[in-house]
Amino acid sequence: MMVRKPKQQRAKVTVDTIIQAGFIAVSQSGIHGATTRQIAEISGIGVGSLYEYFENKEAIYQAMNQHFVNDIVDMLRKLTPNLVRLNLHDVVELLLNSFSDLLRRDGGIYLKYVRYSRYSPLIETALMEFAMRYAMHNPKFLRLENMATINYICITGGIFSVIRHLSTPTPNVTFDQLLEGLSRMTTSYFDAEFARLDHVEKPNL
Amino acid sequence: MMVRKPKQQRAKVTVDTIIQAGFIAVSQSGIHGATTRQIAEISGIGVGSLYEYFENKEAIYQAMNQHFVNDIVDMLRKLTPNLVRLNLHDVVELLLNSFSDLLRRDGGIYLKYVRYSRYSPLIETALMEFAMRYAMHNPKFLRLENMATINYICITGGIFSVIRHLSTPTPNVTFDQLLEGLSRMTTSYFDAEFARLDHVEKPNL
Amino acid sequence: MMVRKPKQQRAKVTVDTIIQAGFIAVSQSGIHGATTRQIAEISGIGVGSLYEYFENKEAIYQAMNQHFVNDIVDMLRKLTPNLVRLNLHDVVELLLNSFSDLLRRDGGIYLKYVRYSRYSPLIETALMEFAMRYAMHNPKFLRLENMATINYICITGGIFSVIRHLSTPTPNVTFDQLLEGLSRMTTSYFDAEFARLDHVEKPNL
Amino acid sequence: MMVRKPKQQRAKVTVDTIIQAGFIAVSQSGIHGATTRQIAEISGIGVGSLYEYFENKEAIYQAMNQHFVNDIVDMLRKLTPNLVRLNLHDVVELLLNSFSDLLRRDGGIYLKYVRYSRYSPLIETALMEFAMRYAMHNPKFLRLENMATINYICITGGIFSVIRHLSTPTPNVTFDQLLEGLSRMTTSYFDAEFARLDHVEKPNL
DNA sequence: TATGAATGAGAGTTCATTCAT
DNA sequence: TATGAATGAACTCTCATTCAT
Repeated sequence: MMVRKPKQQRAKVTVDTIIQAGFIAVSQSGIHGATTRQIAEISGIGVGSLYEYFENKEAIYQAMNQHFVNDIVDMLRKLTPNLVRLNLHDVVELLLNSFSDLLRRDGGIYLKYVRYSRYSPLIETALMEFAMRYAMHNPKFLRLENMATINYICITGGIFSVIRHLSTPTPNVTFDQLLEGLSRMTTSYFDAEFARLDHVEKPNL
Repeated sequence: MMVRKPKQQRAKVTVDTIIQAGFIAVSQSGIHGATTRQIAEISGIGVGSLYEYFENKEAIYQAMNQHFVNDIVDMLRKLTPNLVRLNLHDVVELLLNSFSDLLRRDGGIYLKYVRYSRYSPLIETALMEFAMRYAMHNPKFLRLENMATINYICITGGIFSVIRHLSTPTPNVTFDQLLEGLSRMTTSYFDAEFARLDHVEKPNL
Repeated sequence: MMVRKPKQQRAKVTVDTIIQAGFIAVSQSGIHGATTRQIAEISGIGVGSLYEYFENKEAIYQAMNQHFVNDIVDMLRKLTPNLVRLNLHDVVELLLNSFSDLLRRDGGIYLKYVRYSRYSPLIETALMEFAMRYAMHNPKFLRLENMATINYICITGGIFSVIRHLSTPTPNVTFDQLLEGLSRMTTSYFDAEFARLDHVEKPNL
Repeated sequence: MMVRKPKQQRAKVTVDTIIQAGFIAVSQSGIHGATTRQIAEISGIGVGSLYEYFENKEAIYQAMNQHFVNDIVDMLRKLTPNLVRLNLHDVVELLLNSFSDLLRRDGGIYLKYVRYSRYSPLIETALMEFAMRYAMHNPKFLRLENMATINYICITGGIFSVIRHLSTPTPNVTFDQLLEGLSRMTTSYFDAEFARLDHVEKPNL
């Protein structure tokens, strides 16, 4: 809901500056502690100028969410060519490590933000898309009929475990332990589903 | 916290009414959209009366959280005697079904609320306590050294998957599928860890 | 002002208790920091009961002022027989010492109160009345035609100097110095007026 | 104190307007009857704007007091060169006349205000400084050892008598009578102290 | 285009007063 | 008679939004 399309380069830069400032403000003061004044100050522009680029505060938050989702989707896109060649264990590890890096970059502004953000369906879509690509490179996965459920569980479980872990000041499990655990969980889950498949398909062998 | 101790039955009821109104208000307007006036209105009392029972708005939110956590912990306590006698698959199923029921009761006010609440360490503690009791009834679990990590993953994964599912208007996986999936995930994960344990302990057999 | 005439002894006692509590509350919280709740609490009675004896908060303050003024006037009445026999220097000293004692009794609740109270015309009247009595015992004062002005200055100056001094945490003049000063000021002022009188009456002597 | 430094002329004017409105509000409703809305209304600005210039209501009151004290001190500074050349009688007269003018200007808003203001130590300091300058121009005063006490009495007595007189609707002494009285009181007091000094210094002459 | 002073609705909170018990 | 829970008007203060410059 941009008031004015930022055709010029300068305008585009300003918009990005505001969005970045938004993340910083939210990470400093929480999503409802952050004020437009604060965002303007961090941006280095006047409060009034905020409204040249965004209709209102909510629009800034929407743009922030967009930005966040785009970053995740981009990351996923760039990773995909490598990921499809890896086994499940390494996929989970690389994926969650990358996700963790994303959340912690720039002083962890995304991490603070993510607690307030709604889990976007766009991320869902992107992950599903990736899962399809992976299955196409590793056709045995296509045999699983309950892929949707398995994905749902592994993706949700993986993402929230990582977010919660990074948000906990003194977790009693290390991040490496968590990652190894999630990798094992995923592989064993899939293995079990494959085994069940075999058992069903070839019951009398 | 409480300005006045609700000694009388009447006062106790009023306090509960306010807390309930708090959940309704939050579910209607979000945690920072909810106002003291709104809570008072829903409670059917005057604004001033709110402050007869609570020091400030924050104290209401704290009492709400307390209430929520107590409900979960109570549920867990009551379930424990039955749960310890069940196999892992059924434990997960019963636990998450009960959790789901809790979140959806009273028109799902807990479900709306839970998005804004912080995952309480008291819930964590209660779940860990349960895990210990279960392991004592099923001693083979005591052999697993990485119980902490496994618990972390299964608990976080289970809870957040259920919350997210209940919060999604039109999920593309049914709740029963989710539950069956989480049960399988948990059992297969534990089985894999046991297998790994056997492999390590008896490498040359 | 009183809602109900306190005919019974018990009621009279309660009224006094409330007034005392009022002074304590004001000395603790200032005149607009003091609340009806606070006064009720200090009185040891319920808030509602306050309104059995006083129409509203303002009425309590009025009664307090009345009480304060009465105490001063009573003090003055009791002192008068002795005072009229003393010379001016000792009159000032005894008067202000007694006034100071009154302000400081009961932990100085009157002293805190007096900062907020309005200088009552009743005190004025009482002091004027005393001045008249003194003049009748010491007829030479009757010759002064500008007695009103002199009284005004000496009384105002004396009272406010003492109040201000008692209210100053670390005054750079001792109370005894102040009293001696005020006594001298008064005597010298009167002496000068008498001298002026003589000079006018007997210009050529 | 000030949230924003009034660099621009416009802002400076607004700050002054608010302070003036504060005096008017206090003179209308008393210091705790005056509200931020009232001050804003009198200023002709919005409530929010108040907080652009002052951190809170208390800050406005502090600025008001500052303003008042500054006006008195300025008056005293400007008067000093003339005052030091006058005799005591005329000093008192000019000083108190000027003080009276200050209190009564702008419809007497200072006069109403002064009842609620605390007697500032800055005024004290300024008066003491003046007393020193006067003594240096009139060295005989330096011989008095109890100058502190005498000043205390004459200053307090003078100031409070004038304030009280101006605040009394129908005083039974005219202002001119009061001023003449205070002048005589001061001169006779000082004369008496000088006489005492001579008597002590030259006892056997 | 960019600004930030000005705005005022609305937030949380207080407290003199009432009235059912 | 005595109570204190309940009340709501009114307080101080905030902040998203506007608009004259």
